[in-house]
Amino acid sequence: MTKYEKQIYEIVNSSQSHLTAEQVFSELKKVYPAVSQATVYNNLNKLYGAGRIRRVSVEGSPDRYDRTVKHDHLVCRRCGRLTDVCLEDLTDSLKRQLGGEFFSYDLKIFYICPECREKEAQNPARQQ
Amino acid sequence: MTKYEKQIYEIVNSSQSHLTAEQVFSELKKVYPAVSQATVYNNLNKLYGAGRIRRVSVEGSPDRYDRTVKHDHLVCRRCGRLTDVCLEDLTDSLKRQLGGEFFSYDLKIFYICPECREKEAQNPARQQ
DNA sequence: AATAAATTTAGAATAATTCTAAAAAGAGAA
DNA sequence: TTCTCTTTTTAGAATTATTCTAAATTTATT
Repeated sequence: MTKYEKQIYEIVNSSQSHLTAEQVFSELKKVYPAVSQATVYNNLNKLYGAGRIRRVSVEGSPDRYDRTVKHDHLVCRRCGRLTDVCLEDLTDSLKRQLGGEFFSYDLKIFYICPECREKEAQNPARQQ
Repeated sequence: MTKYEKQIYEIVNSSQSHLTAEQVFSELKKVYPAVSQATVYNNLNKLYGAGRIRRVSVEGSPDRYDRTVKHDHLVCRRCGRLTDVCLEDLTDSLKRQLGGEFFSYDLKIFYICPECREKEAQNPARQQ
């Protein structure tokens, strides 16, 4: 583990907020101002490949990197914002249904976040 | 609904295989050879916004467009291939846990597909 | 120290998607 | 019809996210 890999792991795992590669990059620059973008991508891929961080893709926005600690995501269909939520674990149920092992699962729930719902209530015309 | 929108809807909804925008484009060109790429993106976004097709994002590969008919996805951690699978419906359970309504949910299960497992068994060195 | 292997770097390249502004197509209303 | 208005399409440029490349640097091994 290089110092960069270690630091990137720290950044992702101590953040509550599923960072984009760009955001990890700017956090890392606070510690190592000369680091390059490619190093961030290299190490995020390495950590993800090793299962030490989670990668979450959201339709229409860059991938995010997240702690591996079990949790699910609410995704706003209007603004795309991600919110953590902790729901009943599905591992056993999925194992039973699939009849075999798997790495992990990713559950996203699409909704309208309170902010966007508020906006739409004020201006119903722009509703989709 | 324009002829393009209608045709794109048909293409996505009659395919079994979560097409990329690129793939939808080449299907559409079979019917309307002069159509442009932007039309495909415009209409996919429109149909998705209206909830008439599903959009599935997979880490590290372009978004895919899919029938809205309820099903879940297995994602191979090695080759990225998507496979449809039909698991127990979570709607009621999620409503209860979240205490409210939502649009839809998306469940992806990460595993190693039979082909990649086979390859790894033959050449264990390259295992990650 | 010398050699080899892995990592980092800057910048170019690629890929997916959106944007732009003009052209074309539809859809009423006169 | 013809005029006007709105929507959609188009080609190509622009943007964004990410990967690739090849040289330089760092780390590990002999």
